[in-house]
Parts: sequence; structure tokens; C-alpha cells
Amino acid sequence: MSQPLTIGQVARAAGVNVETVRYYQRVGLITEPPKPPQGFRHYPRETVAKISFIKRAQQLGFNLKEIAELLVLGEGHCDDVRARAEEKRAHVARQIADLERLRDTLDGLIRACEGEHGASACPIVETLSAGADPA
Amino acid sequence: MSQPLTIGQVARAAGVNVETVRYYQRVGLITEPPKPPQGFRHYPRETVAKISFIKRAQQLGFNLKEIAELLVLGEGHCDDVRARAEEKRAHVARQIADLERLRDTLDGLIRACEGEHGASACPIVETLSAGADPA
DNA sequence: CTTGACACCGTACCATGGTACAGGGATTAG
DNA sequence: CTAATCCCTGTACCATGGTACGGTGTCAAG
Repeated sequence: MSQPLTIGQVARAAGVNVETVRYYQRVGLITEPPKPPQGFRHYPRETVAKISFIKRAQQLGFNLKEIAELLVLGEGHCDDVRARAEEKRAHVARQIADLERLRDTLDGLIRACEGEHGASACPIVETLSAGADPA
Repeated sequence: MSQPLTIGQVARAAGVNVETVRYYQRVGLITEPPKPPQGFRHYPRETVAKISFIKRAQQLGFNLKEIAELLVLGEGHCDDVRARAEEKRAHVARQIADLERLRDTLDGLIRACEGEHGASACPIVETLSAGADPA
């Protein structure tokens, strides 16, 4: 039931491109099995799980470098993994705050533009051109 | 009072690198003045304003391609500029919603990890490894 | 008139996360 | 047996927003 897979089967099972699997090998996220003298490389089922892990971690906003660290940490200390998650959470919270400020700034500009400004130049362009940091 | 500037003076005035000014010329965001037979190129003061515009628009989350469009639109129709700003606002709002979901997911994982889970594997690693889309 | 600081020009390189392609070898279905 | 479909390997390329570098020209001050 746990026969090894070819790279193409791994890729299909994980829902990624073969090229992506090779890329992950290149950057050291997954190990490339040795090439047998006969035929194609044999990939263990765990490779599929590992790629799925990578994809899910990407959805959580981790980049590949961070994921590589998670993969190492995950074999050992739960505390370290949690610490990374907390760092990431803080980072995400900062991003949200930044984007909310950005959204509010855009709101202000849009409202100014909708209001009365006669034949004069667009307030958005004015604001961006003139000075006074919009953010 | 409005003598032309050299590229280095433009760069310092706009708070960017000389290389960045050249880069903006390469990608067509600003025009390169003709090279006089004698001496260095003369940059009008407007170039500084344009680079400042670019930098401020970047802070609003526009990329250089979008900024190039804004620069063209800004010379004409206010409605078009406002439409871009509204698109951008919607995009930012989507980003915020995504990040909030991400933050909540991370919260859940961190809390699970802080709770009781004996000597068993880390819930974060488990969740990422096992399946069930965390998001 | 020499020296240091800038300008100019082309090109290459950085990170990020892959994608694409060329030119083979292996395998499997008909 | 042959053809289609994989695999393998290396290399180049994509977007994004610049940065770095080497060699040469120009200018201003001492």
C-alpha cells in the first residue's frame, strides 16, 4: 500500500508541478532520492505530505526560507515552532494595521475626489504631486 | 531659481539613489533629458516632483506599472484616477480580510500549542502535516 | 595641472518562487 | 516494434524593484 512513487505521481498527489518538486529539491526543502541504476527515482509517500505541509505553510504566510526552518524545528521542539508562529502572527498584525491605514488614506482621497473640486486638478493627483505625505 | 539639476542633485532632492533615477528612466517612468554636447544632462525641477509622486504612490500600494498609468491619467481625467484608487481600495480591503483570516488561524494554532498536548507532537506541525486546510 | 568627485554607459547581479525548454533515456500500451 | 508518455539533467527565463560595478568622460577646487 505504500509503494514508492515517481516524481510525476508525487507532483499530482500534492497538486503541484513536477518542476516545483524539482525546485523544492534544488533549494533543499525536500531530499532527492538516489537514482537507481535501473529506471526512475523512487519517492516515499512522505514526500507528498511534506509538499502539502509546505503549501499549507505558504498559505499561512510563511516563505520558503521560514518553512525550511519550520521543517527542521518540527522534528524537535514544539516551543520553537510556536515561537515562529507567534512572530508570524505579530508580523501579520502589523501588515493588517499598515493596510488599514492605507485603506483609510485611499478613502479620504476618493471622498475628496467625489466632492466639489470644480475644474481644478484631481485632488488625488494633487496630493500625490504636491507634498505632505498622504499616509 | 529654477535652474536645471544634475542627476545626482535630483536624486538627493528626491531622497533616492542615482541608480534608482536611471532605473525609472529605463522603465519609462521619467524621461531622460537629451545629453548636451558639452557637460552633463540637465534635469528640470519637475523630475524631483515626479519621483516624489512615485514614492508616495508606492506607499499607497501602487506598483510601478500602475504608477505609470496614474502618471498618464493624471494629466487628464480625474474620474479615471478615482476609479484606479477605488480598485486599489477594494484590493487592499481583500488583502486585509485575507490577513485577518490568517491571523485568526495562527491564533488558533498558537492556543492549541499552549494548551495541553502532553508529549505528543506539536499541534502546529501536526496540523500542517496532516491535512485539513488550516485556513 | 592634478586630484577628487561626480556623470555616463552598459551590463550583471540580488531575492523570490517558480516556469520553460532542449536533448536526451526509460517505460509502457497497443 | 513503435509510438506516446514519462523521467532526467542542465540551463535559461519570468516579474519586481531596484543595486553594484567597471571603465571612461567631465568638471571644479586647490
